[in-house]
Amino acid sequence: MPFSPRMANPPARKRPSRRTYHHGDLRRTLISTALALVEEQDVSVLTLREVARRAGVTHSAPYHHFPTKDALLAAVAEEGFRALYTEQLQAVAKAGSDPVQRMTALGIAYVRFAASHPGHFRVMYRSNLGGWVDYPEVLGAAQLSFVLLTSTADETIRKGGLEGNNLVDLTLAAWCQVHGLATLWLDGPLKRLPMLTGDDSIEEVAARVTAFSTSRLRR
Amino acid sequence: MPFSPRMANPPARKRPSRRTYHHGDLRRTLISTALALVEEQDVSVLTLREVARRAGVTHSAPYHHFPTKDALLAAVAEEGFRALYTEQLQAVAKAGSDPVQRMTALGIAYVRFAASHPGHFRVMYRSNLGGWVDYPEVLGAAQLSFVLLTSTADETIRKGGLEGNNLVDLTLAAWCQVHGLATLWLDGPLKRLPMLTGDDSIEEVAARVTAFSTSRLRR
DNA sequence: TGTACATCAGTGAACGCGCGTTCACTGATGTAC
DNA sequence: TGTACATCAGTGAACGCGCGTTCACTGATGTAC
Repeated sequence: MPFSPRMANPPARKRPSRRTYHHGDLRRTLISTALALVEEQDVSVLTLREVARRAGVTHSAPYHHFPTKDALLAAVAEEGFRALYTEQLQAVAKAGSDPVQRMTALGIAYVRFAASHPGHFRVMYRSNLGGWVDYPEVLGAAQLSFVLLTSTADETIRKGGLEGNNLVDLTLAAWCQVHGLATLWLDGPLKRLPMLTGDDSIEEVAARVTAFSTSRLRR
Repeated sequence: MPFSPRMANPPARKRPSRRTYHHGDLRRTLISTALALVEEQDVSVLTLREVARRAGVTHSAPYHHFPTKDALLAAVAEEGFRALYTEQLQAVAKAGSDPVQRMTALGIAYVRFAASHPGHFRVMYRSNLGGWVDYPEVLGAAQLSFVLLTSTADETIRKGGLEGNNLVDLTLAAWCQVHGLATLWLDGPLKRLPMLTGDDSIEEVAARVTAFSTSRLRR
């Protein structure tokens, strides 16, 4: 059996797209498999060969879809940043008119994303020396959420009669808070901290922790 | 020249200790070299062989001081956690009687540590699947700072007449805030964020960001 | 509708590389008498 | 103080391994006529 592509269950389509020649959609499968790997372990242990192995193809097959291993990771990161925006933050930003409430909700949604997409989150923020400078599409996707956060913070200050507060400071304070929580929760010592065992869902914790930052603004 | 240990400048001592047989203090050198490597790049690119190379010894020499690569990293982490406590947090905790001020100062000191010991910080909090469970001495060192933070938070609540506030929430909120700032600053997108270019030192940023959390408590 | 051809997306062998770790060794150092 | 011996802390060769990437190849798929 020198050649055995996975055509046992070809996807049902009316007009086959360019991507479905043999495997069905190997590009998609590679991204999903990489995500699964990163969720289990960590970005540092991800290898292209293991991804290919789990996807059921030869280790050279991925090179027909991604020029390098880094390109695959960049695709994961871009998908993550887009999901953060479209699945979580965008909906929050449109709900309700109170900007302070929206700031809190944005923070909680950020943590919710990290908890529900640990693989994406790890890849998005893995410390890879130069950030994603070589992948403008990743930077663009990340920008979406950042712009939304900044504009909500701006609205919070203006509509809340809080002109004395610095926009950068509020933006940073909010981001740092929830990013720290997500980081400590996903990969840090918070997982096995006795005081958080069991009962508390990460979302409840996020709500209470976020309250400390925004309660001042609420007056 | 089949054998050339680094005895050109043997350390000046009256009673040579056990560590100074050949190299002088290879154990210490290995830790420092590992730190330098991690500061330059990232934990994921650190290799024992490169550490040995830079330390000027064969790649098998480290095994006389650390049983595995992980043991070296654990030594770095333990040193880091001890430094965080003894060099930064301990002094802050003893200065001044106002617990709210001390909470803020603890946060700033945490960020200052991260900025001045980026290598230590990265190793301490690298996401290594199981934390430092296999290295109780690391956990013990980390505990020092955590206990200090918790007790300061407790004092803040009691002396500040803030009995309505949850101790866990305040502790977490403070930690998440500064940890997020440190993380985003060291390895994240904050480094090249336009709004933070140049003027702001990380310590000033930390002071302003921390203010958002504690200002409520100050009344 | 059938056929010839081009292109796509796989295969599998091979490349060079650097890693962590082990091992027998030996010169340097410390110690007992 | 000198000497014999034990131990320490290096060396350098070797182990097996898995990695990212390349390459010539070929079967599967799409398309022009």
